[in-house]
Amino acid sequence: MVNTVEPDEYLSVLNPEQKAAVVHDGSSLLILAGAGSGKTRVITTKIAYLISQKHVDPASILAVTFTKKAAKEMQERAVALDERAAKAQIRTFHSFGAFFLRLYANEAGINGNFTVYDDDDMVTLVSKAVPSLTRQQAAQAAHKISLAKDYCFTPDSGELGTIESDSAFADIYDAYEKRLRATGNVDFGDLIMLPYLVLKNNEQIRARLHYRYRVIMVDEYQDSNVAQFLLLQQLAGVEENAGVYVCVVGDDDQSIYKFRGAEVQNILNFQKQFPGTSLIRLEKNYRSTSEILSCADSVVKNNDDRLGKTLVAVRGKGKQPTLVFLPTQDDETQFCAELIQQAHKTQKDKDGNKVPGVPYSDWAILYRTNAQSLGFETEFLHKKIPYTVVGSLKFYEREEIKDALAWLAFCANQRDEIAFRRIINKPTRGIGDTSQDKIIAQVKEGDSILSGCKAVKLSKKAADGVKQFCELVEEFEEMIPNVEATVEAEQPVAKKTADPGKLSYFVEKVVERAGLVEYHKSQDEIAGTQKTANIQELVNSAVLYPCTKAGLLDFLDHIELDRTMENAEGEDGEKDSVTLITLHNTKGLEFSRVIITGLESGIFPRDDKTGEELEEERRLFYVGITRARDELYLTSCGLRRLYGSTKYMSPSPFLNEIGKQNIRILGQAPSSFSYAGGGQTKDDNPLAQKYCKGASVYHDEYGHGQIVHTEYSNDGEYVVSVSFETGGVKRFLPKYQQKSLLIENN
DNA sequence: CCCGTCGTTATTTTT
DNA sequence: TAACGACGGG
Repeated sequence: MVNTVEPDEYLSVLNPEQKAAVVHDGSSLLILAGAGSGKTRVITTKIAYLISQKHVDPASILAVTFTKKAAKEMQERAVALDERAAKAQIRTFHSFGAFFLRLYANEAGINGNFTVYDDDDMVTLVSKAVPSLTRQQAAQAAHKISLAKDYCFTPDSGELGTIESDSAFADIYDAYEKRLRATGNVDFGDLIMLPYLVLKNNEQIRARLHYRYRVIMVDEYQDSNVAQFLLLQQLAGVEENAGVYVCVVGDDDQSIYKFRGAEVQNILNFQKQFPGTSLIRLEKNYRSTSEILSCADSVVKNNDDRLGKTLVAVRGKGKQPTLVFLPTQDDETQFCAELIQQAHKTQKDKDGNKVPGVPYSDWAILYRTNAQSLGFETEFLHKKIPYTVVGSLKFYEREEIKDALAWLAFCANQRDEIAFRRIINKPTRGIGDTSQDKIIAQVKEGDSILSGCKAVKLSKKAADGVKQFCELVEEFEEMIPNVEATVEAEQPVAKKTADPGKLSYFVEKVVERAGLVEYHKSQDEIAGTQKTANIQELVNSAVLYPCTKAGLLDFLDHIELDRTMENAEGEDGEKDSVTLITLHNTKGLEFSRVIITGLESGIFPRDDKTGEELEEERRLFYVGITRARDELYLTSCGLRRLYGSTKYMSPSPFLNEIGKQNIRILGQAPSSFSYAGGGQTKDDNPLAQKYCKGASVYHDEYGHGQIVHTEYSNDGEYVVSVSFETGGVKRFLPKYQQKSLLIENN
């Protein structure tokens, strides 16, 4: 028996809706899967079920996700259910695109050896294609070009105006495309757009693909863009009734990437675009307590543009979420630090038994912008709370890594202008910008840049440098056999990076001989960085690939397409630390305890957000809330340092949307907050609890009185106003006057 | 070529 | 405020 788990067994753990989704057949299927409703389980089970019960050939199943991580997890879980799932194509959209383009490079008008340019490279290429642009204009144009490709708009497309009204843009886009095609490489947008165009224009290839892929599943469909929809449509062969089974899974309430071209309408209109679609809702939430869930629901129901669903908590009621109003952002970081530290201590329950403290790793601090992590980092460092910042500076965009990758990319494709410019003069070989331009100008269409190096006339110094460079390239060339490209190359497992059969051997030689190691080693010594270690990490990761051209391309694909690669010290995944993370980055994650910070108007949501965009911000808030399993805290500050000056902040409008019964409030709510003065307000500040509104006091100078008002001053001090029997109201700072202002017990 | 200084500019970012 | 990029002097 091949199965790792019996179908009866894996089906029996599903609830009725999940099971219905797994066994569904005969038409397209839209699964609306709420947060924490077990959607990955459904997809993976469906894959196993199709293979074992419906006798679908695993290789004819194509499952696409958006992140490498998601693809990996899906693959692993499917294989755990049925090991034949290892033969299924479980990939990211982009890696599928890359795979497709290597097969049909000719039809797409590109080089089969292409590598993928990232956003940075795009900017460089735009400024080379249109030198009159400033760097900033180039960056803007590059961004618009990506966006255009997200909609499959070509430079001559009439609809380009919806992206940019300036007619000059089409020319910039066109110039960029010509320059890009000359390199033989592609950008991220091409990985979707080109396959779409090939399929659309080539009936034969389309038919071949329809024959090959009988089942297509898409995860996180709410985040797909128009180009991805168009590609899916071609693969599914909707128009020609190709009989391909399409199943998409997503949650319209969790669509948070509109700004990057994601189109919620894809999921909202799926039933129209794929006629006869069945709809299954997964509304049982296995993650959060019902208190947290109803809090989330009270927020997201304020959105108009949604299919609508109501999550039901399977777990118990749990603890009510807490909203904390704090005077300043420093109080916010302190509050979080103390909350976490307090919980971390070993505590005693009511019977006096020791209860282990809450591990740091149970906690996540969520914020809207990366910059907000700074305050928490400072405070945590000070209080010695271990933390991990997720996603701020990424491995792949580090200078040294980009350098090494550029060398590798150039070895793979010697028409790669961007890579060439990056490596030719690093370390210095006396070849400046002008010499580089001259070399490029010498290259005839379709030729290697090396031919330009040989044809060009330069000064003695530059010519020597170029010669040196060419020799290096030729040396590397000999090291890497051009074995027939097996696109789906098996990845042999090995440990030794020094094995000449492994790509790591090649990578190590390249970074060494090209002078990169030496170059960055000196940088490390000056700046105390760990660039050399990062390069070593890159070498290590190449051990999984064979030392061939195909292996190199495969490696570059995986690096280029995997932006979530951990940094060098990230090996110890076990480290007990608090997670600091942007709201966007939390998608797909969950934590026992979540603190969503900076809930202030202007920060979250940003104040330029209205209409659809405001709804997206609200969904982002919803995503944040639904990450929490057990406890949820929301913090909002009255005062925040912003762009140099200190600003008064008012609470996020989203806070007013939370049902009163769904939240417990601590701290002094500003008057602009609708619950303010509702009498429900509590404050965890011990002073505020002692000197609360209505308390009778005795002052040694003014006599008996009553506290009629409490507030926090601008600098965060707790202030009480006391009305004395003798008449007159005085204000005090209890912090300094605990001795002279006494609380009277009746 | 490297370093300092000045000025500019502040989202989110699966691939 | 702070961080980063551009530019100019040594």
